[in-house]
Formats: sequence, structure tokens, C-alpha cells
Amino acid sequence: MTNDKASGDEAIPEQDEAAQARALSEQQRIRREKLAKLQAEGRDPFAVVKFDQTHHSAQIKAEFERLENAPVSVAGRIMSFRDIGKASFVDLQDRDGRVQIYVNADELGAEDYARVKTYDMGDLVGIEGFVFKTRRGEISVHAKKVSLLAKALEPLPEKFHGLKDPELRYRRRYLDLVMNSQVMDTFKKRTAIIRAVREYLDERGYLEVETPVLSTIASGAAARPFVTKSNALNLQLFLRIATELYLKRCIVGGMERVYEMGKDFRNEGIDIRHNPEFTMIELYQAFADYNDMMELCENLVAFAAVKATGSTKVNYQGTEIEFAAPWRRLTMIDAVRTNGGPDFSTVRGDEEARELAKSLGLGEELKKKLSDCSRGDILNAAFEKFAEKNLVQPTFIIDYPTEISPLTKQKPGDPTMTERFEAFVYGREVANAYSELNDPIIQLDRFQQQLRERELGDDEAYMLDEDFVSSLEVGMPPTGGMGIGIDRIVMFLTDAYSIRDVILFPTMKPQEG
RNA sequence: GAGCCGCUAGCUCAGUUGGCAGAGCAACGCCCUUUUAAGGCGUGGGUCCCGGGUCCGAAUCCCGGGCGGCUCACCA
Repeated sequence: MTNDKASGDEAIPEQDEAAQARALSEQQRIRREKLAKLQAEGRDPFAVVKFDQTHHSAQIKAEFERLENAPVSVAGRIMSFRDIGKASFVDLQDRDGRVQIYVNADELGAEDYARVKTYDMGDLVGIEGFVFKTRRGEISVHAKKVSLLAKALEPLPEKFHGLKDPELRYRRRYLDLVMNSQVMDTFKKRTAIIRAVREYLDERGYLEVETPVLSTIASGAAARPFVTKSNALNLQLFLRIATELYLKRCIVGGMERVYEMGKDFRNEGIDIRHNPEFTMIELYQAFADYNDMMELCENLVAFAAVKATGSTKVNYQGTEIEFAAPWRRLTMIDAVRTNGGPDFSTVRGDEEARELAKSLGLGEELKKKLSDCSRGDILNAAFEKFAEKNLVQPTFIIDYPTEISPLTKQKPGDPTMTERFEAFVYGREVANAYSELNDPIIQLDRFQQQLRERELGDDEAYMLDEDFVSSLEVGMPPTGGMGIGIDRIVMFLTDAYSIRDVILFPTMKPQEG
């Protein structure tokens, strides 16, 4: 139970103590008593400030031939305790895994050995000893000295079944990490992927920059923002939904190649593919177009796949996915046509498209009233209905309708289409890129069209950013830009079913209150 | 936002037709100096998510609420 009562209430403490004693489980109470006893003996584990850890578990196992009989110091958490009388076997878990520790009364002396036997699973200990192999052939550390480095006042989850309850796993991720080694592996891979992305771009002359999370306009994407407030400025602010407009200002300023990898925030639904805060990389390259972005995308993701998993081929939820370049390229119109949908290349104008939408029963896919929909809206809806779910192997869908791409340059010779692509894997969008619109007059027109959409009730239409338009008036070179959803890439490379399995602390409702 | 499902010991889970709250691991005591889900003997541990209702009697049935999971909707 939370206790939110105001401080300074002198009458309550005694009741609090009683209440707390009652709230403690038998096991918690016993561990606190053990701690108190150690403290009374001048052996407070929480007073220890340092332990010299010379080796990790994995290294001892990998280099046993060289390390046999050598002195080592290892540190970690007690994960199991097999007491066989005057000797015990302890499984010690550190960052890399586990190594068995052998302790016996002869080596430690009766008094110290008796004290070690009072240590609990979950306690953090440091071991000084030497490497050996047991009769059963397990590489172990024979302890000459055992130091308690921190006491666990709460028992660990059950050693065989571990921690399974998804609610507890997400809320108390530290327990999940301790108990489930594949969870630790997933987050190590996440780090490897992020490091690989940075390495790939840094080597190609990209400058990593940081742009505002807080601003008065949340633009650059179609999404509802989180709202917050500055006390100092007495001003309503939004958390960013994209970094696009600031990064393009950097291109205007002459940085030529920039990227930012960080959190975006979208105030929308939460499910296995969406967390309100998520990690996105956006990158921009002057004098490049969307074809360059396609090559960059497929090579970057393949590079990250190799760095994280050792291969471009991964198994995702039972389906083999090949990330090696080149990825299939398919226009949106062809994707609809070849997946059982109509041929939009023969559809002229909004009215004809609306008739087609009616005959196809495209109701659910449309985001607004049919009478407000343009040919581009309907093509996009048909794509989502017919094609999207079939795009299992990495595929670039190219050439998006102008109406749904307000920051994108039109295709030369076809003003209804833009030089934009999205990359799909397993039916899910993982990247979005385009030849950036750099004509400030057309950009202003497109924003004004978005404002009309907003008036029609689309609260996700892009907000007008006048300073961004001003920056384009200064002159932005022709530029290719791309956004990649990092969490989704991590999901594919770690075979994660839910986005919550690749975010250490996913957004959860408080349990009480 | 809607539907379905879940919530019982620290953890993983049973709990029959509504009739004294259960197991394994963990804990506590004793035995055991190369075990490894160690083993043997014994002991303790519960706000059955919360609040109402029905009933002689509710973990179980009914109503309301909380949190979570899944599916759908939403989500460039």
C-alpha cells in the first residue's frame, strides 16, 4: 500500500511500525533480522563500498585451460544454494551468466562457513578463490573468502519457473532481468543494434545532433501529441512527435548529413506494436534523393542485423526473414494491383476514386467521410486493405499519393505522386523516407491544406510551422530523408512478439491510486 | 474505446456441486565435505485484487470497481 499522508504527523509512527510489521511476509521479516544481526556484529553489507572483480563467469568458462588453479575474484547474485553439510555449492550470477562457487568449512573455518550458510538467494556476494573443475566436471570457483556485498531483503521468484506474470515482468523489470536470461540477451542485442546504427552513419560523415523535445508546435508527422506546460514561460508546450522539421533546419544551415536517434512521443493507442514513447532515428542527407535512402536503409538494417545476430537472416515468430540488400521495390499502385486490388493507374480524379471505394467496400480503412476523401486517400486505403499484410519479406513501397505526403517532393511529371517510400517487414511499417520538399511556396500550400484537414476533424493533420517554412526560404538543398522505427527493428532482430519486450520500462498505469 | 480472459503463500500454479485454504519451489529447524531443479526428516507461512449483494455458509454465484494480457478499433 502506498502511504501518502502528510509528514509531521507525530501520532502515527507507532501504528505505521505495527502496520509495516504486519505487511511484511515471514521471509521478508527473517531477512531483515539477518541484516540487523550482521549490522550488530559490525558486518553491515551496505557499508561495503567496493569489491575488486577480476573476472566474469563467461571468461572463467571460456578460458578454463588457462585459468585452472589461478586466483580469481568474481562477484554477483546468489541464484541457488545447495547445502550438503560441511560444504555448499552456490550458483553465482553476474552480467554474463552463472558460475558455480564451492565453499567448505575447511577452507573458510567453521565460523565463517556458518555465516555463509545464513546468506540467502538473491544476496550479492564477492568471492575470492581459485578456478577448478568438480568431480562432475563443472567449472567452478573454490572460495577462500566470501564477502557479502549487499543483502536482498526480498526473496527472488521461484528458481525453476522464474518470473512469468507479464505484469510483474514489465513493472519490475529488474526482477525480469535477474530471472530471465533471454531478457538480458534481448537488451544486450538492443544496445548492439543502436551501436551499429551509429557506427554505420558516423563512418559515412553523418553528424549526430540533438533537437528539442519540447516545442510550441508538434509537427513533422500525423499524430496527436502530449501536452505539457512551462512554468517559467507560462506556456503550453508539446512533446515532439518527430524530429523532422528541426533536422531539416540543420540541413538548411549547411550540416549536409545529420541524424538524431531518440524518443518521440505520440498520444495514441497502446498495443503490442505501439508504446507512447518510442525510439526513432531520423536522418537527412543533402544532395540525395529517395533512391539513395532506399540503398541506405537496406544496407543499414542488414549491417545492424549482422552486428546483433551474426546474420542477415533471422527467424521472426516462425517466419524466416532475409534482410540482405537489395530489398524488393514495388510501387503502391502495383502493390494494390498485384494483391487482388483494382488498378489505380486507370482511375482519374477524386470522383471516380470515390465510386471505386464504394464498390470495394472501403469503409473501415478510410480515416474520414468518403465525400472528403481524395484519390490519394483511397489509394492508400486500398493499399492497407489489399497489400500491406502480404509484405512479409522486406519491401519498399514507393511513390505515395501527394495528399498524404505533405513534406515530400512530387514526382517529376506526375503531381499526384511523391518521391516517397515506406519499408515493410512482416506486414509492418519500419521506415518512411522521401525526397524532401524544399520549395517553400509549395510547402506553405501543403501546410494550409493540412489545416483544412484539421478543420474537417482530422486532429492528426500536420501543424503549420512557420519558422520551418522561413528556413526553406533561406534555401535547402535537394535532400533525402528517412525515419526508421528502432523498436520495431529490435523486435525483428530479437524475435520479440511485443514492443514491450524491447523497451526496458514500458508505459504502464500505476497499480494503485 | 469495445469484446474475451486472468488476478489464490515470496514465485509457479491447483482448488470438484457453494461446505475447515492446497502442492512444488522458496523460508525455518535437524542430518549430510564434489552437488547442480542435490537428497532425507520435521515446522511455519494467506487482505483468495478491492467494495457491495445473495446465502445457514462465498476463493467459488450476482453487481460494481481496479490492474494486467490478448483480439479488434485507433495508430504517417
